[in-house]
Amino acid sequence: MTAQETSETLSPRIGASLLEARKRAGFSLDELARQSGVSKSILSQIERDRTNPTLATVWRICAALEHPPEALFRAGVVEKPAGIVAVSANATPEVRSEDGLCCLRILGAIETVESVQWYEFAAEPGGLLDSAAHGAGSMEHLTVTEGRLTVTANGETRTAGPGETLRYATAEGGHRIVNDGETPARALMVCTL
Amino acid sequence: MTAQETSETLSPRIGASLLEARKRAGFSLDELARQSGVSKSILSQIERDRTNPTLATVWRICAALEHPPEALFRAGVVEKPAGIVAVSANATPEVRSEDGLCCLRILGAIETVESVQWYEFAAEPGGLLDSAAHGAGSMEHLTVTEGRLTVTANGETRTAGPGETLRYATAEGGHRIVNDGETPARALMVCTL
DNA sequence: AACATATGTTCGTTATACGGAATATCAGAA
DNA sequence: TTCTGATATTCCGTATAACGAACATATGTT
Repeated sequence: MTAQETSETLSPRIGASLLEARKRAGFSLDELARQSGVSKSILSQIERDRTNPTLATVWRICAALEHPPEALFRAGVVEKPAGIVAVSANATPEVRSEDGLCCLRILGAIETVESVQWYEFAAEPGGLLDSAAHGAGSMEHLTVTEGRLTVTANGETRTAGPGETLRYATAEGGHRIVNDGETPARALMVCTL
Repeated sequence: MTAQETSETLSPRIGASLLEARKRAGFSLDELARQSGVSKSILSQIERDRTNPTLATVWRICAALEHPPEALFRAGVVEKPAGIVAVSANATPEVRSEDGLCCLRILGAIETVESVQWYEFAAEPGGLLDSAAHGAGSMEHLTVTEGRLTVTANGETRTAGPGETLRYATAEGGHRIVNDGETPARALMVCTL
């Protein structure tokens, strides 16, 4: 399989739209190469769909052009079901923190993954969940149902007990949730964009 | 410059979100490798941000997961309020059903009331909550945490126990939640759109 | 225990994306 | 024409993304 076939059939054709974006920005290949840190030889090949760029490369080009990367993708046909859809307990996917002490059960439906997502959060004593920054404008809402949890976000640290809710932006920098109590803690976590 | 540095500083960290998308889709690495045509060794490395994937690779993974690729590109261009907002337990508003046996604690923030709203739902045995239809396209997601609850919506009736989730459209006609068990029931309710 | 099954990780090799330099290609001006 | 100067493309060595297979790590079964 050649590079041409690959880039034309199995991935989006972003060459034309990148070329257009570059023209719109008034950049030459040399100029864009300087601004983005991507060599102009690669830029030339990408614009003609002769290579299959890495994410990092596309990322840097878009950053230099101030061109939103998501504009390179055209997709999204979603259908919605009728009736009632049931998801059993053991069909609910789980994610664990690195230390293995925290567990996130993913409750949100896949259709809403872009706008809102929610989880049941459980942390053993000492458990720590470190999360990277989410998208621009995203917020996290944590309602503690059991035990105590301490959240650090945006340079601030607060602790909450049962019934209390913490809300914090997650766009800038990572955030951290710790169970520094003596008992297991549980919470509901809702992430909105 | 190492691969790690590249993927962590010069491109979006997509590993975690791809891992989560895969878990949500219920795929193992093997399964996703078959569906997407991407080798599982690469899948493993991508999810741990140990490599810098090409667009074609990301594209095929997203296609197999039915995960919108633009959801991976969420880099901050917008500013957001900082800090953490705490809401105490007794500052959380509650609503009761007509029969007085069901209680809805409103956990969602005011700002998101248009797009998504969420509640902690509690029902004594025999409790019944009747709701009118919501807006077009709206869905309700009910995850039972304790006891058993029976939902009637869209002409269908289903019962769920702890850990189970029921999803149903609420645009057409009213819907009803009943605790027809012998013990109190609790659930998380999320209403979207 | 030993075994089986399913999952995720590491290893060795090949294909290729990348950067830099050389090479077109095309203006306008003397 | 011959010179620039600015543009885009091709060549080539190197770094690395990708693949397949071997390995590791659970988790359950007899």
